[in-house]
Amino acid sequence: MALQQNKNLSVIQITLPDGAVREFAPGITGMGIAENISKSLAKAVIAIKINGVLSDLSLPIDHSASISLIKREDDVALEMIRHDCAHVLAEAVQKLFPGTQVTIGPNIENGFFYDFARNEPFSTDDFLVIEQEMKKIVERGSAFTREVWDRQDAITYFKNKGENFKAELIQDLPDTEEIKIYRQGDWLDLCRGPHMPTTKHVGTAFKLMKVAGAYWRGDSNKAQLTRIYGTAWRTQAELDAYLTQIEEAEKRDHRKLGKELDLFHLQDEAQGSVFWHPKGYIIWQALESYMRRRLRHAGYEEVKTPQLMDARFWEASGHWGKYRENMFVVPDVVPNADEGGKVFKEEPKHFMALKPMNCPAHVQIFNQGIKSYRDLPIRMAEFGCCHRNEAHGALHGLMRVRQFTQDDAHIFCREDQIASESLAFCELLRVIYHDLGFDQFKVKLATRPEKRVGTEESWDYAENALKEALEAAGLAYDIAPGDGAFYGPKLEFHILDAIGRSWTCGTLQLDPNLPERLGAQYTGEDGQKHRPLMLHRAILGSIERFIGILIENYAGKLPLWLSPVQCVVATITSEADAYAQQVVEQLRSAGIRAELDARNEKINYKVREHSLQKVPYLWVVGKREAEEHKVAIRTLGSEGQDIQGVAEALKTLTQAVQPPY
RNA sequence: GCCGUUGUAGCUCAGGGGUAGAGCAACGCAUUCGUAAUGCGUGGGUCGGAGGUUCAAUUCCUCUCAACGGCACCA
Repeated sequence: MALQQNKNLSVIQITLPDGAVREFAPGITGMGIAENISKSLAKAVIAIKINGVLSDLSLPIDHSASISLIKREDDVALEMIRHDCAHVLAEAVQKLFPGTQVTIGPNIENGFFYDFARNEPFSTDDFLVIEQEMKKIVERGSAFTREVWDRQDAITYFKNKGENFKAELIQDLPDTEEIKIYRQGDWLDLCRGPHMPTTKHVGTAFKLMKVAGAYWRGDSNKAQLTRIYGTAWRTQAELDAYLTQIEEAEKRDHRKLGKELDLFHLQDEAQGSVFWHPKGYIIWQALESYMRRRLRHAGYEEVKTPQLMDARFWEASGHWGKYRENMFVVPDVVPNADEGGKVFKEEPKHFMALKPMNCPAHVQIFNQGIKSYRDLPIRMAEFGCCHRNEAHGALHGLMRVRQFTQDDAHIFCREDQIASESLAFCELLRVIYHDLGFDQFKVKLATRPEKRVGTEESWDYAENALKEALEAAGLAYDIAPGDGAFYGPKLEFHILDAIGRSWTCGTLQLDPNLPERLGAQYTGEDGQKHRPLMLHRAILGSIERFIGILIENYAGKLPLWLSPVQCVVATITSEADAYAQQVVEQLRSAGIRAELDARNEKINYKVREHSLQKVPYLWVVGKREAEEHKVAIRTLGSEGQDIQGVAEALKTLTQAVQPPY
């Protein structure tokens, strides 16, 4: 066999995607194959997949292989355009701003970024000139040529050039990795490749989007770099479509809609804490009542615990040591009453803190009295208002705030109950997410981190329990290795916002540690004292965040049961005022959130305004309706009208406003 | 917290060294109208805050606060 292959070395067989086999001399390149097939293909091709691996067209092929030639319209081409565009960006920046060091420039969703090290950070004002330079480089059409360098030579080369970050990258590459360098004209960069044939292939449908600070290797203790984000597409039409799509997404922004629909506001004096307006708070209450019904049915008991607790308490829970920088700490002294004087006459010695979490307080309730194994599991729920001293730069509308309310609960249970409790939780979560319109969410299983407590066996058991729960509940998941809490693994349930950012909403965390620290125990069947385990769990996560997500996902057009105003009765003439008033009263008596619009305005004006306010139903009444005891129903999102008798319409609407549970 | 951008009327935004302007909203008057903006009129701003340069600062400079986009951190 080996002998025969050797004999045939002068010919290799290339299998094309359609199954056709062509023979070539070893060393043939992707471009050579393309040229052999047709001239037009050679013109269009930008890369090759050899046995499924994306490679440069210039790479010689020494063995028989299945190949496919990649053209600009293939999906993978977009990845290459973006990656090559990042190289073009880097060259442009180094040319325009000598002394700038390059670091890394990976692709991301819809584009790419490149991190640069430069004493003076870039500004968006620099974009125009950089983009112009990039266009020149594209126009120049330099071939991307691939070279393999000796590791030490490469390190020396980059160090001599003052490219310390690149040198560090090369140094850290695994020994098995070849050091590949790609040239484009006079400029070169360390790169895994592959690349398209020339810079011209990048095209001109690219745009620099924003600058941001970023840290070298994602570590805030390391050097501050400047990151330039860009996007690149096959055609100008695709780029335009993408930019339009971003604009459309911005219209769904909950901060914008929150203002337009008069739901809530934020202001400087209480940054990170929400002022809920009447309409916004209706959403909150509807959501909370719904959750309360769900939780009660699922065997939870609701509690309420203190906001402010002594530092001693937080020392015992471990928060004082591990979490203090995220807490709001309050001196436990009577402040000085002298106007204009010091806030405190003496340096405060005793402190209290606003709770950042509900768990330690729940353990206190558990600890009252004696618990038997028969009492377990205990599912203790609280719509707990927590404060966390978040970094200023982290705050973001309703999504990331300093005061938030969790639909929190802690399940105290025995180890043998973890699996069934986790499964029940996953099922409850899925049902609730479905009710709220989220059939698409991502689940992550965060496994044991490097710094952790507990035995390997207990981690094995806990991770498996969570995994089995997910599988039994039929939930697909990704593993986030090492992302678990130090005390136990966790599940994270993520939902995307309008701009595609992923937010953790639900969570399930296994914690054998806190019961230990706070001395929770129960009497077992054997008459001995045992430690319960604790499951920390939330479904919405934070009510603030979840409402933000709801607003964005529905673009403000909330389901009827969550709509702040469910029906507006609008008059056409003042002759219908008395009748309209009557109709509104009937709606309100039926428990429907209804308002009267009897303003002296044209019906067009009212229709427009209530449509923009996303009111689900508009009941229009004029002289005719008043005489016939009817209403003309206009449904949000449709243009027609449906004329019905009041009694009938009322009956239908009363049913429609019912919450899903 | 770090980097960049922004901050002008209730909202959306224009302007710019000689103390401000539009549309919408508000208010008043007229209009009573049939499914996405009726007309006319009136009022409204220490131009985010503090300091500096200048004869003069909302405009230029410095500092500061906040928001926005990322990074880091996290529900």
